[in-house]
Amino acid sequence: MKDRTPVPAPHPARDVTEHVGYRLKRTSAALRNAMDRALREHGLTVPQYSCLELLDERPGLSNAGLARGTFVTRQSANVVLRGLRDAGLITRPSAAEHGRALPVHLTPAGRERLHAARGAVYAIEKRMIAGVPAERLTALLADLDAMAEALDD
Amino acid sequence: MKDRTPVPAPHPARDVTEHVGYRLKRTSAALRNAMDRALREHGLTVPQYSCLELLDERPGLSNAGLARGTFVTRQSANVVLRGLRDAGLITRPSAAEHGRALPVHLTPAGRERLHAARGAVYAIEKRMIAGVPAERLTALLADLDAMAEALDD
DNA sequence: GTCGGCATGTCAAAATGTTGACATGAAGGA
DNA sequence: TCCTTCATGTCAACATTTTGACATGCCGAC
Repeated sequence: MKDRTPVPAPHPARDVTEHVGYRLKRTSAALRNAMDRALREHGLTVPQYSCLELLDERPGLSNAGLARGTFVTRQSANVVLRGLRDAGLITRPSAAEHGRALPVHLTPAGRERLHAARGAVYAIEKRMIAGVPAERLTALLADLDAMAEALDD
Repeated sequence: MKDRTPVPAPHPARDVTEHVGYRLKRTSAALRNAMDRALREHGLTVPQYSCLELLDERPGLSNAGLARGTFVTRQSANVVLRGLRDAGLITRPSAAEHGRALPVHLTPAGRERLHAARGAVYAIEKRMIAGVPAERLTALLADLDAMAEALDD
């Protein structure tokens, strides 16, 4: 006969909206949406902005490294990079010096664009965390990290 | 002359990986990935599972309602529903009784499949929150909610 | 040295998602 | 009553992303 034992919930919840996964998705979607709207005025998409930000911090990063840093596939990152190159915001050598990795660098225009867009994005992030008590912010960051850590291995 | 005032960060951070947006993205990606792998064994995608879960809780929900509940467009939800209907997991009348909304319902097979998949998903969520102290879980949920609330209006 | 493992870049195809547009039905006000 | 407004379902076009595959170049074990 069929097992009718109810599946134990991961934690007490009255409905799906109280599950961690749901909240995570909801918050991510809201952030993504807000960033999309804000970045459109700067002629950037969210993945493009992410790439620029990452490149500003780690110049010379490869396409594969960029992909890992923005949590997409190498192929997706490649498309993003092509867009950025066509817009003159990054440079990428056509041949590698040493290995196969092609180091990507921001152009002055890229840095310019990033700095302009950064203000809008930071404003959103600030608005987002305005509602969480300051003393809980550190814990929140740590918990998000712990959850991600627990999943990918 | 150009404004060289550095953009104030939303909160003290040494690099991008300490920004809330980055952590949110990282955790979401990890969860999405884990769910993808687990649900594949049950012949479901993440959006499909989300729909089933939502329908189990609110039977008779419309396509548009489903779209709102899973944070995608009506068009995307429609594609998901077609897949679920072709798999015999849901029913949807071809004509509306009253308005234009077509109420969607789980079939017995759909309920069956959902219950089977739910175990795998709950296990993932449990593993995910294992690393966060129990007394912080409530606060975490509240903070995620507050952040989403602060963004979409 | 050579071989196998591994990471990288890239191509092609498919799945997934969005934007834009339009028709239909309900509800409410002039 | 008629008309505006709004939500819904759906079509088409497009953009984005992933999956799968393959060639190329390092690197360490043997």
